[in-house]
Amino acid sequence: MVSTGLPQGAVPKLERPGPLRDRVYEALLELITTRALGPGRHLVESELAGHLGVSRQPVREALQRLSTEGWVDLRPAQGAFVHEPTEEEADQLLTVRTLLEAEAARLAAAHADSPGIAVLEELCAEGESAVAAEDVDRAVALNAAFHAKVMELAGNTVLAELAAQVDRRIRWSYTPVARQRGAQSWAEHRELITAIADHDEQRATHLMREHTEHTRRSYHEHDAG
Amino acid sequence: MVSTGLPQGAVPKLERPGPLRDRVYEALLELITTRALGPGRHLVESELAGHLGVSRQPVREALQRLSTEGWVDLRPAQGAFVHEPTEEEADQLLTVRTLLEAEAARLAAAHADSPGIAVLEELCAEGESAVAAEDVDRAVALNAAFHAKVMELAGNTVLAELAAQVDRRIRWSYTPVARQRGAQSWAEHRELITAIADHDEQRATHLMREHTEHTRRSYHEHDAG
DNA sequence: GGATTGTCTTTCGTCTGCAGTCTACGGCGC
DNA sequence: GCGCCGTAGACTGCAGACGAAAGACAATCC
Repeated sequence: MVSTGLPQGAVPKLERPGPLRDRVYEALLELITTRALGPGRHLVESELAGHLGVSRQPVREALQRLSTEGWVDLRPAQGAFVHEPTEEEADQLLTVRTLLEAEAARLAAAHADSPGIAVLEELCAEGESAVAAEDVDRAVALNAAFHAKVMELAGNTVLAELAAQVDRRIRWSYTPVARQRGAQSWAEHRELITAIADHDEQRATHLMREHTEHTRRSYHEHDAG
Repeated sequence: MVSTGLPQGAVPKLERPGPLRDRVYEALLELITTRALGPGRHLVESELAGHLGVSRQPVREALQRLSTEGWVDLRPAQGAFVHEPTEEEADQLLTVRTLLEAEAARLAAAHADSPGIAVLEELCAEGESAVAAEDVDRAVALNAAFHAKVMELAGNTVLAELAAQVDRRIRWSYTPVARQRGAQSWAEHRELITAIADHDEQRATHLMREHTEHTRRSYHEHDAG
C-alpha cells in the first residue's frame, strides 16, 4: 500500500470537475450573495440554464438545495424567488447566532488544547494588523475564520453545521454593517482567547454572548439610522 | 367580495395532490424513520421510482432534499445511502437540542399569553391521560406537540426551523428510548408551564435544560445497557 | 363603465433517452 | 494458489421534449 512511494495526499483525486449541480449551486449562491440577483427576483430555470450553458436539471437541483438552506423560496407551480429577508428574520437569526456561538465558546473552553489556542492567537494578530492597515475585506475574512476556528475547537459537528448556515444568511442581510466595528471586535476576541485558554467555560460563554450582542446592537443602530 | 355567501375557510384550496416530489419525499422519510430502509442501505433511484410508480426525476429531487437535511449521504457518481448515525453524532444532536429548547422556553416565558398557556395545559393533560392509558404512541406524539407549541410561543421562526430539523433526526436515532420515561416527563412539563405562565425566564430555561438533559442521560443509560 | 370570461403566453412539473463512470466478476499470467 | 487485468453490467449524471397549470391581457356582456 505504501510501497508505491507516492506521496500520500499529494494526488488526492486528480481534481475532477466535480458534479455539475454543485458548481451551479455555488454560482447561484455567488450571484445571490453579491446581490447580482436581488431579493424577490424571479429565477427562471430555462433562463439560468441558458446563461450557465447547462440543462435545466442541474439548475433545478441547485435551486432545491438553495431552498432548503433558506436562500430562495420555492413556490409550487410558480418557480423560485430569491428570499427577501425581513427585519424580524434578521433579528431572529442574530438571536440564534448568539446562542450557537456562545455554546461553541463554552465547548471550546472545555476542550481546547495548546495548538488550537495558538492558531486563535495567530488569527487574532493577523486580524488586528488587517484592521490597522484598513484592509476591510481581509479583516472580515479573518473574523469569519476566527469564529470558524472556535467552532472547530468546540468539536461539535452538528453545532458547526447549523452555525455555518445561520452565519452565511446573516452575513448576507448584513454586509454593510459588518464592516463597521473593527478594532473593538478584535479586542473582544483577545479576551475570549484568554478565557478559553484558562478553560473558564462561564467566562467564555459570557464574553462570546456579549460579543455577538454588540454586533446585533450595531445592526439595529445602523438600521435605525 | 363577501357577497358571494361562500363560507370563507371551508373550501381552502380543493386539496390538490400537490407536487409529486413532496409526496415522494414524505414517503421516503417514512420508510427511513420506520427503518424499512435501514442505515447504510443503497438507495437505487430506478428501484425507488418503479416501486413508487413515478419517474426517476421526482425521486432524485426528494433524495437531494433528504441529503441536505442529513437523512441520506449523497456520494457523487455512486448514489444515495441512508445515513448511519454514530454515537458521537447522536450526543451532539442532543446537546444542540438542549440548547435550542432551553432558549425556546426562555422566549416562551417572555412572550406567552393566556390562550397559549391554556393550550399547553390541555396538551399536558392529554399527555398524562395517554400515559395513564399506556398509549405510548399517543404519548410520544403529544410530547412532540407540546415541545412544538412551546417553540411556537417563543415566536422565533428561525429557531423553530432549526429545532424541527434537529428534533426529527434525534427521534430517529432514538425511537427505542423515547418510550421509556413517560410519567416523569409530564411532571416536568407541568413545572415548565407554571414557569412560563409566571414569565420567569430563568426558571423556564433551567427547567427545560434539566428536562432535555434527563432525556439525554436516559439515552446514554439505554445505550450502555 | 365595470366586472367577467375566454384565450394565450410563459413557465413549471414530469417523463424518456443517452453517455460517462464505478463496481463486480471471470480469465490470465506468475 | 495468488494477484492483476480486462470486460460486462448497472447505476448515476445530464440533456431534451411533452403535457399542464398559473398569470396576463383583451374582448364581451351587464
